[in-house]
Amino acid sequence: MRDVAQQAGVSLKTVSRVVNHEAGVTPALQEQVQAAIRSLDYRPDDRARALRRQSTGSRTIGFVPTDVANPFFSGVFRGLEDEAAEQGYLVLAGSSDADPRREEALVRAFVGRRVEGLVIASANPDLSYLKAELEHGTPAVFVDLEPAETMGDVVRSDHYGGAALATRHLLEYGHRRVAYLGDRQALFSSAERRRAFVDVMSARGLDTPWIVTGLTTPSEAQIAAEQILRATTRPTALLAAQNYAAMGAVRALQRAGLQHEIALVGIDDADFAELVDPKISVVPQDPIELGRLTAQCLFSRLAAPDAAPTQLILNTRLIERGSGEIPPDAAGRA
Amino acid sequence: MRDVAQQAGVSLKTVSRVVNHEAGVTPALQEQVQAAIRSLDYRPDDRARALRRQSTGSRTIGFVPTDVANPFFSGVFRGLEDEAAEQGYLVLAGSSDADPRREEALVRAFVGRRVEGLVIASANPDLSYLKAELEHGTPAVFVDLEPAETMGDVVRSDHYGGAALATRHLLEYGHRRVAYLGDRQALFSSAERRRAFVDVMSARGLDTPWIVTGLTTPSEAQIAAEQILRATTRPTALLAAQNYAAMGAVRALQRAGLQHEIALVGIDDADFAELVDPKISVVPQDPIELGRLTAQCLFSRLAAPDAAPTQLILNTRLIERGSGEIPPDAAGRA
DNA sequence: CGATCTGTTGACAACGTTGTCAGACATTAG
DNA sequence: CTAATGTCTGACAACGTTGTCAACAGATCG
Repeated sequence: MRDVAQQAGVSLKTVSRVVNHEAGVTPALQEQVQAAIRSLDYRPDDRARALRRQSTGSRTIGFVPTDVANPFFSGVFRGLEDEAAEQGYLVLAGSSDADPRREEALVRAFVGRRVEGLVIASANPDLSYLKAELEHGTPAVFVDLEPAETMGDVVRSDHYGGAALATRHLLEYGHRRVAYLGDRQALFSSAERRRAFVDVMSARGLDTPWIVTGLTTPSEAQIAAEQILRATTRPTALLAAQNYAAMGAVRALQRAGLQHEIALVGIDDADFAELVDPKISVVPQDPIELGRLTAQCLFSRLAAPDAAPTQLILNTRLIERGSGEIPPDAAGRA
Repeated sequence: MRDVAQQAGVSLKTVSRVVNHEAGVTPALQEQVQAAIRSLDYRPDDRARALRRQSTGSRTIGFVPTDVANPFFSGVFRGLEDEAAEQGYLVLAGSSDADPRREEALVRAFVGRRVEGLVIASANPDLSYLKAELEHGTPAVFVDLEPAETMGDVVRSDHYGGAALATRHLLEYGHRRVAYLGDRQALFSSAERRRAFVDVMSARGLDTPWIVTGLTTPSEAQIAAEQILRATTRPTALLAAQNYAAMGAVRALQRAGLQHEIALVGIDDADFAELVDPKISVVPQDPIELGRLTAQCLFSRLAAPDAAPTQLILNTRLIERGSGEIPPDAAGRA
């Protein structure tokens, strides 16, 4: 900027005025400064700008999912980003891989860069260190998890309700022996879904001998499902609580040739759900919408830092596509 | 920081020394300063730090894909991020939606925040404005596209080779009537693939009456495929040049009941490729690896700003899964 | 004992920008 | 013609941090 001022033969302040379109600069001078800016390829430094102005922050928010490449989180990211772009904000993102140390490192790096807000969608965060950051003045919105103490706003789907819906759907079609395939219990959404499954099953007086959790990849889920299907007494329906679990379940059913005999309901939608035979009935989430709402929530918080914490819980629905409507005696009938 | 210094009863410089673990501070004073830091929840401001130190930049890179939620780009993002994290860098990302104005706005915002490097994976970028940014000192690596003039390093898959491989594969199985479904020609990868298809077909003296491009969603691709399949003279094989095109093709084939009679090869792998019947033969890309290589390329460039531009082109292979090995007379035989 | 060295600490300027305020000049009113 | 008013411009400090250098203390040496 100094160079621009010199080349245009004006003071720093005048350049600043031109850059910020402030009123009160002679058109002649404006043009002179603009010419100097063009000739020197000058780009204002937003960091220095934000440092000086106390009114404007970094216009950046930080996003901490477990994995940006996971379709659910990349959808949330897109929603966040769309909403942020409208406000002139940019999004910094980093994957935690559900590792608390990595998560803390990311949050520290974000706070060091003075993001104006955090969106945490990682595994249950270590609240002790986060608390310090939040009190330091960086607000956070939690996506898809439930901090033990309410330390910020929460936006998530109704995981309990969704899983209960899926379970009841299978029971209504007459199933009594239902297996559950799910991810690590450390994930809030996972724990909620399992809880709902167990609650609904036991409310009907049904046993739950086929519960497998801790499945983090399609292959793990496939192996687990194959093991369940090989047993002499096997379930007549599967509830796959995540999309990776559903992928594994589909592969296992196909390899066993049971895809038309054993019912399957998935939670979270996926590209393949409409392409396989039978099509997979699911309780979908809308990650992009979730991201949009999260961003809106964060911007409200920025506008009113001292408002009471918000909880936004999205309702769920079930899409019948075929796999979830197979009756328990399909094998007998066929 | 001023508050910390005051509370610890030392000068600003001493606090700075403690924060940066510089040698030459009495242990007693160190402890005193650390205590003040803890009690005040002090967090150093990396922006001010980078402003003052000329040696250290913002430790941030900017990523401009068309859509962060697209599985290909979110994979690239993940690869970038992994590599960047090892170097202590963070990634700012924004979707351009293939809109040149949005793309330019993103690049401007990134440069304003003084990212140390750009990764451009958007539709063919407007080189005029980018050139100014690059000359201004922000290096860029282009992923999956080919700037008309070489203005930076390029990392991409061998799209031409991949599509040629896929086309030849179908011809080797005896197909003579092959349809091509692809995305907008404005995308470099898309144009390359189409060019390869036409080249290989005409080298064998074959006509190419079924070429549809500009398909950006699975539904569009499905409609296009259905139209092709309804014609009296129809192709015996489909080449789906993107994963959305493959999704649409699979749906169309399934609805027509032709999935075992008409061959299909996809370019880019997808979750569903191994779950549908028949499984889809593909020429995959490895987006995460692409991202890693891109980041490595960018860091090399940062280390040697004046080195000659690099072109890194990854070889491709074909995975046979069934759909691509259906012979042209499958319908007759059945 | 004074001179020199070593190690610790702080005062000050600077990074690139903007807020504050005062100065220069032209215009208008009395 | 003077005074008051308004318009445009620039000098300076400040944002939070670190590089430079000088000041000071204690230790070592001749």
